[in-house]
Amino acid sequence: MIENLVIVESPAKAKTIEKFLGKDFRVVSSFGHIRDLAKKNLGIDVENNFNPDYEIPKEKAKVVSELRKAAADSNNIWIASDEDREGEAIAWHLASVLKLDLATTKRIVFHEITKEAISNAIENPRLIDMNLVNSQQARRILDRLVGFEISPVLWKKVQPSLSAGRVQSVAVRLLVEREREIISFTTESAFRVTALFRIDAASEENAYLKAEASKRFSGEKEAAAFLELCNDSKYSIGSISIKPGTRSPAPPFTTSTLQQEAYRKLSFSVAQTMAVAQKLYEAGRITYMRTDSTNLSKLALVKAREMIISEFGEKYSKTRQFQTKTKGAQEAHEAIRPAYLDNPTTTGSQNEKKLYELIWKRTVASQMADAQIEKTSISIDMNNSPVTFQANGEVIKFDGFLRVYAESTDQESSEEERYVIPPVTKGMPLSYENITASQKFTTPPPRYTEASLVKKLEELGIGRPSTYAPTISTIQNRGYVSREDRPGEKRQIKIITLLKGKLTASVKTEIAGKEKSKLFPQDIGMIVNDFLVENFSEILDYHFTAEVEEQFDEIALGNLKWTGMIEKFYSPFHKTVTNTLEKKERKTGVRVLGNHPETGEPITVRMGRYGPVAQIGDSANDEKPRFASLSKNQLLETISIEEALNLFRLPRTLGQYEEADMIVGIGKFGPYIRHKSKFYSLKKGVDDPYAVTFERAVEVILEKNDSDKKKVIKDFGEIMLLNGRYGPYLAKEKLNYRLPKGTDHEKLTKEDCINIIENSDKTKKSS
DNA sequence: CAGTGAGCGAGCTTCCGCTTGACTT
Repeated sequence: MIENLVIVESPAKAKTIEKFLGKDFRVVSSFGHIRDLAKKNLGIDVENNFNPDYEIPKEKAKVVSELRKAAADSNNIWIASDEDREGEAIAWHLASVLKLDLATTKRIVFHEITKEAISNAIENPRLIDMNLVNSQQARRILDRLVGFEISPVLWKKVQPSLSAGRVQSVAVRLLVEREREIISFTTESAFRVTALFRIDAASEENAYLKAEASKRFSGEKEAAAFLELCNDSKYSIGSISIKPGTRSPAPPFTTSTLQQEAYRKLSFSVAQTMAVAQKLYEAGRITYMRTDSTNLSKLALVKAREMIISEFGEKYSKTRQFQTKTKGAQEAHEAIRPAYLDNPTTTGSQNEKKLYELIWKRTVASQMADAQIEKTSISIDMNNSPVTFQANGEVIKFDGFLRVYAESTDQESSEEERYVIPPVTKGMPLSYENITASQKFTTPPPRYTEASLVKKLEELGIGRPSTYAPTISTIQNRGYVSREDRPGEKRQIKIITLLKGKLTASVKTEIAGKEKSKLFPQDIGMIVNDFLVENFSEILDYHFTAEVEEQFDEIALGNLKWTGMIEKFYSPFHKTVTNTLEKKERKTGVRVLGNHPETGEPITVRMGRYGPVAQIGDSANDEKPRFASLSKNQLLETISIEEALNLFRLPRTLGQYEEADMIVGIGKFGPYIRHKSKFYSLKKGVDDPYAVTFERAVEVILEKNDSDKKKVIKDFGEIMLLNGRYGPYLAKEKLNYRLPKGTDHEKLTKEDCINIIENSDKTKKSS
């Protein structure tokens, strides 16, 4: 028999707390929720007050039976799930499953894992708050109703296996709408004039001022005319403004800001950030990583202060407690911080080290003094034009928190250069060294990254720290969006330079529209989004979550009955569902592009059974229509008739080689040549499948066959020793095995190979 | 691994939010 049993949500937390509580306490964990709505069916009796049908999921059976055993073995049970809506519901499910009396079961909470906070909690137990539990039930049931009633509509009207939900559908909408802004964006250009001036009276070498003209010029002619004017102008220093300013550190990390910074500074995906953070948490290096709070424990504040003073000195320290401003934040945990601030680094994998250091810096910086800066802004007047040149400089007078950490922004390159401006006085004459007018193109709004989408969702109050990463995965798994790179396109920019009284025009190329790891909506995502916006506008509204959250809050306060709230939502919603099922047409995203230039047949594109497809002709005629799949990176929404017609030029036959046809096509993995039922990839950027010749095709085939021959070093029947990109390796039944370091592959026997395979790493992926 | 596009119908898919392991090669 144990005197006291404490139940928390996370096993790592259980371990830590047990140390603080001593011998009379045993701490176990529930591993999150232990019960949920029935997996199959709706799991809600809509006819009967929305009575929920809860069950213990199969994978939770073991945890629950262990909890039951522990509970039977204890005199006192304390439920210490997190202090938020979900935590309260977990407490209630635990009480129900363990058959505890709600009138006496002790519910305790703490927001930080410190001895003080935990002792405090034990001294002040309360009862389970049924209002809070009911607000969670309302949340859970609403999400189930939305997801499980709308998804089947999509299966019927769009495609099987699709999904819709309060969170994911809005995430997709954000991406689709942004994509359409980009599609409809028209690029414009203007000439930006920058100059390098030299102070006439100055003796020093570096008495230069970089400045930009206060006006941009729409065309080349206007820009050149201005430069002519510049050549004749006399320059002098106009106004000088020196303003002191401060910069303050960003608050400590929450889940969302950690994901954003890890993406910007370390190029981690959202899922990767969470996986690495989980490792650090389990190793006791950082506090809990799924949090919406910027709060630091008192203990951490004191430790940070001590550490900063001893490391950097008194004037670098400034203790700050940040207010969490995020909409709907529940603040059940601390901000994400190092468990021990004394350790600026940690052990572990490279990624763990990098992420830890990021967290350490951000946390420490948040407790440091503001940086003091001095901004200098100077205008340079022309004697023959109202246009002025502006020079901006910035000097850091005191670095403060910048000594350890500066937050990054999403803007890839900031145009403003910060540098020290040489001393000047009003009226000082200057002359130009060179003046350049360069064409600048406007850029469309940026595509979302995983991290910037999380940021946007958080701003809208949609989703929770524990679901950001899974939501991003879901919308990719459903095929609604895809994370991709784009090489961008070359574009010419015109440049006019004024140097020593002479104007020279030149052309430079730049890459525009280059993308790295951005989220691109796919056709199916756009079709589903349009269907949902058309038929379920209420749920797709960006404010829907915020509005229902207000009602959940009212339920939590006891001012609103959860069943009434759900009823009010459900009856019109369910009518919309049945109405949509009965009356609405299937949605295929069909577009008529025009008619075939020779035969006059209609040309259309739409979502087919196997993806986006172009079609010539229709089944109304006797002729069978012809089909061709759209290629990757083409959208139903933007494909032109020429591009569509082009798709039908493949596959084409190049002629016969060794008495078999050579056929060129584009498959899932790019352009290929098929010959004697073998496939030969065409090299990206080298061979154009539309233009490739007979001779070149033969060359590709011979090259491949030749390298295949060299590939096999030894053939032991089912085991082969092959030559790969990274050197020799073993292959057996479609699985590859690395040779141990220092193996001389020339001397390997069949027995050696069998040994290597048997002793190889068991955690190897099996595909 | 590189193609598929008629229609029918069985049986399946699906939500959000808590939390981490792991049936066997």
